[in-house]
Amino acid sequence: MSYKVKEVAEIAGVSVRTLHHYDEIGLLTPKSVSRAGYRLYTEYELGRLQHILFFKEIGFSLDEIKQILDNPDFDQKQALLTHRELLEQKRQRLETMIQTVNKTIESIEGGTPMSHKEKFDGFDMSAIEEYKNKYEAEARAKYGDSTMDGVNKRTSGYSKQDWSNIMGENERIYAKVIAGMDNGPTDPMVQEAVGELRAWITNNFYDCTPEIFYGLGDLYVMDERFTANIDKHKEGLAAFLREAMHVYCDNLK
Amino acid sequence: MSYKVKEVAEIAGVSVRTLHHYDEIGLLTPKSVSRAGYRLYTEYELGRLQHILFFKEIGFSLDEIKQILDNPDFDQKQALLTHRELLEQKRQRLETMIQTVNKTIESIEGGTPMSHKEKFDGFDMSAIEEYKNKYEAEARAKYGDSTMDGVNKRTSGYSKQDWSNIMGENERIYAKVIAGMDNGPTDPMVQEAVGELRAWITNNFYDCTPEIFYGLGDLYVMDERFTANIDKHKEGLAAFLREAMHVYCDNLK
DNA sequence: CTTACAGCCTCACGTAACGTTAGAGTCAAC
DNA sequence: GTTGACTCTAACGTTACGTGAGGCTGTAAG
Repeated sequence: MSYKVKEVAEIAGVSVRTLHHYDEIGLLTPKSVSRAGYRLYTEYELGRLQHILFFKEIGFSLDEIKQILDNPDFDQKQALLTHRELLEQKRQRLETMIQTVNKTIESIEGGTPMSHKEKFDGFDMSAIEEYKNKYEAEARAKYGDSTMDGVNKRTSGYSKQDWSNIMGENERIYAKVIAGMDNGPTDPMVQEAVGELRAWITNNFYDCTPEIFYGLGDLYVMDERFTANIDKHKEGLAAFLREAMHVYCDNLK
Repeated sequence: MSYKVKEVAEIAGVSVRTLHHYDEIGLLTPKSVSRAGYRLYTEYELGRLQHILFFKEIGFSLDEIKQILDNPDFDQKQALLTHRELLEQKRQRLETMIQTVNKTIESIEGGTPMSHKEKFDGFDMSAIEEYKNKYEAEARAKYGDSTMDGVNKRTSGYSKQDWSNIMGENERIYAKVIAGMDNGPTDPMVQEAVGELRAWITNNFYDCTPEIFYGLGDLYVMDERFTANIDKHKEGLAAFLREAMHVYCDNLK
């Protein structure tokens, strides 16, 4: 009893092309070939095909399946254990993806407006938040009401798209500063980057006057939460930024 | 200010080839090209690249990303919803695969095949049942009819395979909580797991609002049948879960 | 000015597992 | 003998780049 491609295909629920492919790569060769060149399979090949499909279903590649089926000595259990870990990792990633998608949907719906922390890996948004919460009153007293005016209003209106842009820009500026760290805080490129940082704040959050900017530099070092956030980019960046920002402000006078 | 390929690549953490590729397919074209043919990017392109990477991370194809980014009118929410379903399906398949691998490993070991029914026998099913029977009326009165709507309908349609998957997932979540028990209920991993627990309920049974979830936490401790079932996994887990669930809900406000 | 050397460019093939024509031969029935 | 179902090989298409090959550009050093 022999079967032709289509019969095998229907029995096993795969396409004819798949059988051709398995033949090509030597994974499942027909028992014989008719004079006309037709592939002829027997029950044995059907059995092997079952095995192939099983391993495929649990995620092995055709190459791996070949290894497993062609080597009776192959350590199937070890392969399965290794493979399970891979699958677990994939699932973890999938779940993270699902969570992120959920959050994004929520933020679009405006239900839970996706906290800043979530928005961009807790980074600089939290810095701004801290600044707002902790020093708002002080700043207001010191520099006038205008300082924090509208920050909330402005930031709350930003879309996810906006945040992504803003944070990308911030990352870029930090990268630029880091690139010049070895040259010290007075380095022209560093100073340029610091200028961009101030412009970035002014453009996106509040009017960052030289006085405020100077104070913000201090804050980066004095408030450990700021320091931690900033130093995530590079060890010592916070302290370095403080110096550079002071130099920058002094040069403005 | 313009950037050449390598600069952009380093800032964004992608390969130069990737940028070439994005250019080829029209996903991210440089702002301009120098006389020598060098690609020159600006901040705008960096921002767009951020967007691209975000969508890529949550599993969209480059083609889909192009659609999304090039059509401001594009229904992002719908795209995300559709996409989430895809992800859910993938996850389901992965879980089935993992279960199958596990069974295969067990059968190789020749040990007791230990059916999943055995493993999870009467566990969370009973919890859900209890919840349903005992608090249905109360919940209905408190949170509106919608709360328990369709639970019966949904659960009755689940196959044995479905239950196995669902319960496997529940086990995983509990294991995650237990892993962080020593760090207290506010531990990030615990909180993450609790979030997954809520998502798990919402996905498989009913829309688990924060209010319901909060109440469910209490239930775990107040109803001895729940407590017994949960503490089977680990002594004191029920009480710990209650705390963690309350913390979780409080943080949502 | 020449030499290096890093960085840029454009092809263009390779990857995984088939899907999909396209052109052509084969087999059983009518 | 003709139709219609089935078979074959060949080869390009798909996804998101990786990986050279071969060659031009820009700049610092000798």
